[in-house]
Amino acid sequence: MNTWLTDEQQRVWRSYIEAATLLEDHLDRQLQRDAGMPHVYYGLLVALAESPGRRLRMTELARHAKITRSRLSHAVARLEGNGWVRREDCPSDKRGQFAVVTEEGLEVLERSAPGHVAAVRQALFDRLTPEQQKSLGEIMRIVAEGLQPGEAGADLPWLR
Amino acid sequence: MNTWLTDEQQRVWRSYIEAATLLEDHLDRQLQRDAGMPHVYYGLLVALAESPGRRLRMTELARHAKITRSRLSHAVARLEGNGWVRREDCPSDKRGQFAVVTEEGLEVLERSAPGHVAAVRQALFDRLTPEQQKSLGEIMRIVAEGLQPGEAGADLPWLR
DNA sequence: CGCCCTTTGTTCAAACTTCAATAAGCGGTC
DNA sequence: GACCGCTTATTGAAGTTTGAACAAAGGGCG
Repeated sequence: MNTWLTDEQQRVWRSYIEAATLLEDHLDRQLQRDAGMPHVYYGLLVALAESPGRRLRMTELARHAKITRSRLSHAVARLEGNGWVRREDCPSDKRGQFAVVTEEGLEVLERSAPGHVAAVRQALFDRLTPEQQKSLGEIMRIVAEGLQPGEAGADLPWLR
Repeated sequence: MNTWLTDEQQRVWRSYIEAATLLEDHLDRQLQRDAGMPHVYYGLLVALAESPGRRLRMTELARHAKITRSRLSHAVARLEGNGWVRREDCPSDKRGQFAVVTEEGLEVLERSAPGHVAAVRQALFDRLTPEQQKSLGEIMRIVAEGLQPGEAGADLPWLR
């Protein structure tokens, strides 16, 4: 288990960092301009809109978006202030809260989705061959799976 | 020019977001814990350490790290407070400032580099085949190039 | 030189994220 | 039913990022 990276791996890593940084910044600005919120917040609305009842428990939404519950609390507070999300108590668990996209929230989504998708296409998919797109999908699936919380010792299963 | 993504593209995009989010969070925590700074700050020290004279003009450093000058100003102020970076006036341009890694900064880097590299390997390279690594490099190079500032109309060159 | 436009780097306030601490409810066990 | 440990969600303070506004210096051109 070497402690260093090969030259080629270093180049790959640098490219990764650069692209990821530029892409996230690009989308943040695009959405801030056209939808009035950062990319993560937009993702929250999308997740809610796609869910049955247009609602999700806070913890589930956080898991879905890969963010902490704390961050989500703040984010939902902000979105609630915009009137794009509303909180509802969970009847079966008095600790629980649902986040629900409002009608207004859905409208914002509908208005801004085409522009956002266009930005994603233009920055990413339009520049890649179908093979590259497929490859990227596989790679990122693997990476995401490996970092899923609760997988801490996934590569040392004999210690569990 | 369709306005939507195919189902497969949507899956790729979701995987990308998840992996990128989890990876950045993972490295931020790893470095915050082991080096006392977020990933971006660490990248700044690395960039300086690799530069001739261990120094870079602010604007160059910002360009290198793909962040705004404003963000860099704050970051360098913080690193300066840690004693890891020092500012120096540019003799040939009185507006200019150099950021210089200090000896202390280099020590922090040396101490934390192995752990950081290990984290990157474990999260990314160890999980990918050589072909996937190569593919990822190509893909991210393309994406980064497409988003480089000053490329706004790069896909509409006839308008420039 | 004097003018104007650009570049450089910083600053401020507002927004966002993190982390640790907290309150409150769940659920099993004695 | 009282206790204990775990989960849920929020809070507050500290740290970081953003975007606009700014001062100061460069550099060309009349």
